[in-house]
Amino acid sequence: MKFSQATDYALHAMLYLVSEAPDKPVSVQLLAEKLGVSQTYLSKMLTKLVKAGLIQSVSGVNGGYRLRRNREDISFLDIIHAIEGTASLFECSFNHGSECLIQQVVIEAERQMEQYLQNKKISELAGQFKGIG
Amino acid sequence: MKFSQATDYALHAMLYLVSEAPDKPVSVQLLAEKLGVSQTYLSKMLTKLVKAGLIQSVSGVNGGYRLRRNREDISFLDIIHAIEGTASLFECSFNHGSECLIQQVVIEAERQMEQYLQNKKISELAGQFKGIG
DNA sequence: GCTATTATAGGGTCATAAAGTCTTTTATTG
DNA sequence: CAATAAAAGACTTTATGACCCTATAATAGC
Repeated sequence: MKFSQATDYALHAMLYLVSEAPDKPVSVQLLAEKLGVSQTYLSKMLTKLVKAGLIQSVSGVNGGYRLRRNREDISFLDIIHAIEGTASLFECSFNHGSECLIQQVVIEAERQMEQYLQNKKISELAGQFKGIG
Repeated sequence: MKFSQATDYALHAMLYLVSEAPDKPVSVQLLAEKLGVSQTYLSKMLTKLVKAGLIQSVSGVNGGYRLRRNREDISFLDIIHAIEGTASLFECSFNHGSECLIQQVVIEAERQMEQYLQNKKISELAGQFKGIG
């Protein structure tokens, strides 16, 4: 089990938006160039971030993507959930009655991780942001 | 990203060993029957648990698997690491200088989860164990 | 020492998901 | 209406998960 590369891209793209361009829309083209990844692939992740309500898209000339929410409100967990989905990391495959004790433990562990990621805002890193390369 | 089903099986197999058979070796055949999974598949996980030093294998007649370590010492994390490996869940794919700030955050989050899983021993559930089915 | 039993190792298969490309459609500005 | 930009969908390729099957090695009991 691993976080997908897509999540990695999305986190870096969001860090760029929060750090460098809080207001003006940034095109996929520019973002993809900054990150060194393909436009078409990156645009899929950006579309997910739009659907999650984290960023806003503006089509047409001078369009692109810009933050929708207050930049202080956007957590790591928001971004990760937008890309990876919100399903639990563990699902017991046996059907022993109602609740699996093992599952309860692992899900609580997962909750610990998510709590940390929810309290950590992407904007906290903006000050130290030195660009991607 | 998800925990593999193999981890699910391994956790349940270990819970069985800790609860029902701390000393006597249990064959894959019996274990697989109890869990309702195939012998050949389950045996791969058990072999991993042996290599991780959690259980001991005894081949030949009346052989099988039994705990190696003190049952109070075996944590959820031990079992998960044995099956999933110990590699980090997140690896930044960009090469910005030495350290990626994003990666540091996610790895710390992962550490939170692992700390919980390390403190949680499988033997804690043994008392409440009512069998698999 | 032979046989039955049991783990170990390795390869093969099938399905699903991740990673990435390409093309078409839709929306917007000037 | 022309240029720009996002959104959507189909497609390929590669990797991983979830299995099965067979052969080999070790051991206990006779």
